Amino acid sequence: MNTSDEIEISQSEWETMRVIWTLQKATSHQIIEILEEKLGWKASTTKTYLGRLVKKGALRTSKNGREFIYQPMIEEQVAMDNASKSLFVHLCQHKVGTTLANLIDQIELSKSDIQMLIGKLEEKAQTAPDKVSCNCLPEDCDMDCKMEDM
Amino acid sequence: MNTSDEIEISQSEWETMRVIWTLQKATSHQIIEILEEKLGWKASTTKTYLGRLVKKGALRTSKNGREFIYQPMIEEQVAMDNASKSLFVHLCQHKVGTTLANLIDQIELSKSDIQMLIGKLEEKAQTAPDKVSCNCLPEDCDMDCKMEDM
DNA sequence: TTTTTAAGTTTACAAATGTAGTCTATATTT
DNA sequence: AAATATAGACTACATTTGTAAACTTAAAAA
Repeated sequence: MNTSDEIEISQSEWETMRVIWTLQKATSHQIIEILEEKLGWKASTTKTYLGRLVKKGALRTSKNGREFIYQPMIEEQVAMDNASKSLFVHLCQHKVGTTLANLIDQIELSKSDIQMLIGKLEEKAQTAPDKVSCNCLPEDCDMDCKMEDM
Repeated sequence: MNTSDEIEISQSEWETMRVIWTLQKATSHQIIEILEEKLGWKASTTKTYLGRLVKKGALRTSKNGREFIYQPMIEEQVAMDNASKSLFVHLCQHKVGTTLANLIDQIELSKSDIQMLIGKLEEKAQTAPDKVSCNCLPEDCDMDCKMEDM
C-alpha cells in the first residue's frame, strides 16, 4: 500500500511516538507510565507498540544498565507533514478549501501561527488558479458525470 | 476506538465513497468501471467495499431492475471535516500551525478559497492566544520533561 | 550470593482491512 | 421457455492493528 520508503505508523503507535517526540528520549518505564495515565494502556500494550516501532525503524534504543533509552528515528514535523499530506491527497480537491477552513475553526492556533499562515496564503494567492476541479474520478472519465457544481 | 456514532471508513472504502459522492448516485457497474480504471481494482474488490459500506450505513441502495443504485448516506463535506479533525487531534498542538503551513504549500487552492481562509484567519486572530502549548503528555504530567522549546 | 524486580521478547487472539474468487438468484436476451 | 449474463451475497485469506498475558534474562537489592 505504501510504495515509498515512508514508515507506516498506526494510530496507537502514533500516540506512543508523541510522548517520545516530546521527551526526545525516554525509558520504557517513563513511556509506560505516561501512556497508562494518559490513555489507560496496560504496560504490555505499550511494550508491544515500542517493540513494533523499533522493528519498523521509527525508534531506536540504546542500552543503559537494565533499561533502554528510546529515541525517535524520524522527525515529528516530517511525520506530521506526511500524515496531513496523505490525508488531504485522498480528499476531493474541490473541497479542500472548505475543509481547511472548517479545520481552522476547530483547532487552536497562536497569533503568530495565524500571521504566518496569512502570509503564506497571501503569497500563494499570487499564483493560485481561479478554480480547482474535482479529482475524484479518473482523468479521462468521459462518462456523463452529474457534476453540476464543479 | 470510536466512541461516537461516527461511521468509520477505511482508506479503500474512502476511495469508493469518493466516486459515489462525486456522481451522487451510481450503479455498481459504473463504480466498478471507474475504480478499475482509476486504481486497478478487480470488480469483486469493489463489490466487497460496496457491501461493507452499505452494511456500515455509509451507502444505501435502491433496486432498479437488475441493478442497484448506490447513494451516499453521509455527506462528503461532513466526512471530510471529521477525517481532518480526527487527524489533527492526534498531532502535537504546538506544531499544528507549521503543519498547516506546510500542507498549504503542498495542496492546490483557488483564489477564492485563499481569500476565504485569510478572512477566517483574520477573524480568528482576534481571540487567538499568544502561544499554544504541547498536549502530548497528560495534563498533570509533572515529570522533568525536556521540553525546552515549548 | 541468592532473591527479586523489571525490561524486553514471545505468544495470543479478535477485529479490521485489502484483495479477490465463487455462488446464487434473477433480469434480460434469444 | 430456455439460455445467459450479471448483481449482489458468501467465502477466503493474509496482513495489520489493538490489546494484553506469559516468559526469559539480566540487573539490582537483600
